[in-house]
Amino acid sequence: MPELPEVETVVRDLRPLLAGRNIQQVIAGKQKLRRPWMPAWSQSIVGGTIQAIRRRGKWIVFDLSNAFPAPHDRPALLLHLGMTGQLTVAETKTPKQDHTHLIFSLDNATELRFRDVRRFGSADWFASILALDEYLNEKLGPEPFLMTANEFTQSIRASSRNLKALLLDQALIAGVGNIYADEACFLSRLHPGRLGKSLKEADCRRLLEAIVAVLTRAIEGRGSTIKDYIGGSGLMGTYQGEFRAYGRTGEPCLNCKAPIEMERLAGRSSHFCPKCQR
DNA sequence: CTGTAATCCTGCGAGC
DNA sequence: TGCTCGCAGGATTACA
Repeated sequence: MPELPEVETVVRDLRPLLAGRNIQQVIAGKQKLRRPWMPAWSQSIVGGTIQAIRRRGKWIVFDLSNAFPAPHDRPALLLHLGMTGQLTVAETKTPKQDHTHLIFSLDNATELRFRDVRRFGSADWFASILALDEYLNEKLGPEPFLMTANEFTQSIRASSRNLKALLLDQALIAGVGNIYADEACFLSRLHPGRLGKSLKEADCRRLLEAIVAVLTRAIEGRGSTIKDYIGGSGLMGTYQGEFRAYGRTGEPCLNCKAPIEMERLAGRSSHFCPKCQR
């Protein structure tokens, strides 16, 4: 579900609600999230405070206060929303919805709830924020907004994989998922089946600009809600109303009226205009 | 290095 | 009405 714009929205929503809050209790449901997590770590964070909430790619990081004073390091929580994950803050008395698998009670009669119908999400504890950042940087490519055109061009042109696979590759560029990959290809008029190495330098530049433009607009719209996604304050996204390619199979291209086609690429349904995108 | 498929899950709509 | 099938914003692994 959540790609970069959705995760960014969740993080921005949660920040004012969670920053500085003290964690009083951690309650896990019986069902496990994707990554088996030992309630062992729950005791490590009880009594600590959430110092910062940030995003890296589609991952959410909570910087926690340090129970064992060490000037340069701190523990942290690493969360991923998978396909159907929702992170919201609710008053303790508000009834819990089904599929709520993790609850962090806070010091102001509210609690952070992790709900995830399909349980593809994960929650892991790291004793060291330095180790966590190293882990993420090893696993993920640059943030789209920070990536240089040269860096991007080099990665794309060095590969004989198709564009769809390249854009979905988190190690190449972090945060792009199925929706925004299709939208970026549409905007830059590049067919998602094109091989990376077949792109000209100008194509790559245009593609990166399209990625940044699409992600920026989607963040402004608080992300896209197809079905499950809600932000940290429970609001749905609005960007789904601006899709030009994703989910528009058979509908007229907004540029040329040709019907949008759908094809499976990199194992994911990919939507494109057969006339505009080459 | 590629691509493809299966895996982890639940729910929903399409089609019969 | 009820059933099966395929598909869904992701990530990882195995295998050809």
